[in-house]
Amino acid sequence: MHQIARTPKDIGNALRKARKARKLTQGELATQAGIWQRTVSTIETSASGAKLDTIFDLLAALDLEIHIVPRSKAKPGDLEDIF
Amino acid sequence: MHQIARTPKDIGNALRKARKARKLTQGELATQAGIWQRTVSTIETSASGAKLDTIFDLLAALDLEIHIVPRSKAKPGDLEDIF
DNA sequence: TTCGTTTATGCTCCCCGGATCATAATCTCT
DNA sequence: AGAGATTATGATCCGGGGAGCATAAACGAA
Repeated sequence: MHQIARTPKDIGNALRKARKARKLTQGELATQAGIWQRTVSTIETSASGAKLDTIFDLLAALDLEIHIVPRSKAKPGDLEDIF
Repeated sequence: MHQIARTPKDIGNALRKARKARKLTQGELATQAGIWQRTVSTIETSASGAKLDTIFDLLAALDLEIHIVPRSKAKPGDLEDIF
């Protein structure tokens, strides 16, 4: 069930999923990420057109990183050279 | 040489790399992504705190997607369940 | 070196995300 | 159902990104 994102909304969903898996509240995560609960909520739901900075703050707090992969090869266990 | 990103700057580098691999100019990519050459340049260099929307526009134009992965397991060929 | 292409930047305007504080709405557990 | 925790939102202010257009600077090939 690994997370793939092609839209801001996907990011929001993934972040929420990761947060819940870690049993954190939005408030706790926000604090750790150095942002506001309000912002976490907004990003998880509408995920609007958030700023990259904020997203990376959240990813860092969740100990996640991003892999940039060609769409076609989007199969787990299939990761290889991209460019 | 697959692309990992933990900061906006990483994204900028990855996008530039992908664009060049496809032999596109910033202008061409910008057009395909529906944004401005100016913006492509800014994102590739400073990568500032761009907006998610813009990044996804570029990723789509380059036929790329994002995988969200735990930092520790950040080894190619190692992709598996994340949450 | 010189011409043509590609990329970096200056500037203004507008929009919207995030900070900040507060409260409403929801969910959850008993 | 009721209390307590969690999440969604209202309102305002501010900063910065991207649109839009133009030009300078840098790069590349002949």
